[in-house]
Amino acid sequence: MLKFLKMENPIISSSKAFNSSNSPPKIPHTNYIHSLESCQSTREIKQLHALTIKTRPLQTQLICSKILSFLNPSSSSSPETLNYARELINHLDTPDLQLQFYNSLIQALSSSSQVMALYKEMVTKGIYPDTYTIPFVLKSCAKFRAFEEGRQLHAHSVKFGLSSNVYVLNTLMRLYAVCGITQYVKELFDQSPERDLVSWTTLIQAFVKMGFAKEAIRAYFDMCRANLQPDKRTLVVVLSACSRLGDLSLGTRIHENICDVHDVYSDVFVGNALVDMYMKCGDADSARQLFEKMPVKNVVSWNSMISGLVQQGQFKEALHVFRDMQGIGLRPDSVTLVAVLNACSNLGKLELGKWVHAYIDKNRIKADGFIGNALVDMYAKCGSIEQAFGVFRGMECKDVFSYTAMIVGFAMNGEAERALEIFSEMPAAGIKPDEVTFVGVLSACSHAGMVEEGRRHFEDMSRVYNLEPQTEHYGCMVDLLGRAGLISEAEEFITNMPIEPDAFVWGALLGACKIHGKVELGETVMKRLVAIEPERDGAYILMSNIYSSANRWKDAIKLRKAMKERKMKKAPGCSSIEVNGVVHEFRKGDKSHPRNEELRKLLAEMAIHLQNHGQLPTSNFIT
DNA sequence: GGAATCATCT
Repeated sequence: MLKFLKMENPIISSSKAFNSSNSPPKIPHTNYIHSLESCQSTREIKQLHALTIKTRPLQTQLICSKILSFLNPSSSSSPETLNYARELINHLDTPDLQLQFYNSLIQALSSSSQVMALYKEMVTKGIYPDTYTIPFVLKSCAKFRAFEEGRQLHAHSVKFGLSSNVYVLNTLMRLYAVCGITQYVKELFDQSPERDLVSWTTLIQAFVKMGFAKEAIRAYFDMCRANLQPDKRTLVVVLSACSRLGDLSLGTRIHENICDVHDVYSDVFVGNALVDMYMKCGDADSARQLFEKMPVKNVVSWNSMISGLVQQGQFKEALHVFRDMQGIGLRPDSVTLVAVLNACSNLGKLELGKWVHAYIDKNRIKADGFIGNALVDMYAKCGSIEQAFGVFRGMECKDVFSYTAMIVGFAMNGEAERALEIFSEMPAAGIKPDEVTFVGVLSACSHAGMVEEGRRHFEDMSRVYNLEPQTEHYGCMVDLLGRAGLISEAEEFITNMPIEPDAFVWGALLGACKIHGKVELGETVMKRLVAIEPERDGAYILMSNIYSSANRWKDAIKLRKAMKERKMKKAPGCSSIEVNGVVHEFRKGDKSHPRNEELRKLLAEMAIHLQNHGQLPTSNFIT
């Protein structure tokens, strides 16, 4: 109070005089306005309000607009301010004014969770929503995915005759879109008496979100046919549909359309969506050209480049872009770091991975799902399985990705028992395994020769977890049986498959033929494989190895010749290894590396070791 | 009232 009295405020200064004399002060209107404007807090407004309440007719409307400036939607406003605002409503003269103030309050708080309570209070008082109220409240429902409350608002909008308003419809569509109920979005859209660009964009976005990229594209062209010009936001969602489809010609076509619209082209959102589209459609060069020409770039632009390159398998290039990003002093965010960790996993760059880990700790970046899981994966793939396990154990919130990364990590590092132990912890943690988890579990069993255990888990997939085994899982089972020497059982297994066996399944059987020297069966399987994947060399190589193992050199040579005639080249075996923080990458036949011979020996030893543990095929290593 | 980037796989 004392602090407050020190402030220069004409009315409050005069209040001293008022307190000491018997006559109320006369306050000119301009002074009043000035005083109100200079109020810095709810408390000051309340005092001003108290002082003026007896001397002037209520200035509630003015006070109302002032109090709104203290309601900050981004931070939670003080309960004092909000409660005062709610009290003020009772002093407003007409229901119309009351509704207006409720609308302003709701709009100011639209990103907080208090909105629904305010709305209910308003309706309870007999003040009914209009075409502004419903969209504001719905926006808050969408933010909190409050489906049930959204349904109630939907019902209210019908009850109060607001449901044909395009704003109301669009925000309703948006609510159902974020809740993932595309059916409702579509129904609302179809029933709309009026549709604008936002309606179309919301519909397209809903399709994209639920993975119906083709429907999204169809809707986009329908929109164009309805003579509506897309704007930035529409283009961004349409481009993301192209990304999902991986359809380069479609994406390019839409890009060409954008070129017609000038101001859209320089938009950073559109630019980022284009970079992402070219990357996901496999055209890294166009993505890079676009990226370099972008007049404005933000962290998302860089992330799109880096993670795009990672998805393309261009890990080194991804790390170069990351270095450039650091060069211009742009701070990486968690998306950047996930992509960088992913590149580290694939290149075996343990040192950089550790650096990222330290960076995360130092900058107190929340080790949320993505980051934690990427760290587990990075350590596991770089062979630091105990570090991976440490991160995993330290994670507060583990999801199915965390468990799967750890299971696959243990399996890869030859620790089948520990992989299965982690798997057995999942039910207690309330995490349901998914299809990929079972790939990890089955491959752990396969590499450890745990036939019965593997069989049991395979059966549990559908029996306990209601997951339909896919070709990957059949492939794992064939691998499991084949490695254990149960070749005819593996064959029978394939015969009884309810789905069409693919290259992985046949490949697993061919691998078993190699281990157990089954030449004739190998020949049959190879034909199957070649029929499925004529352009791939894997089957030929495996088969020629089978011939060589059986000392049938002539056949082996014949096969290699056939490969040459078909202009097939053996994909160069590529491997990388980190020694003293330096990553050495090798290709078969590469003599350029100064320390090649030394490392070649090391790799050969590793290859033998890993092969003995059944973990890696020879073709991954230089022999 | 509507927009972009990130994770587990034989």
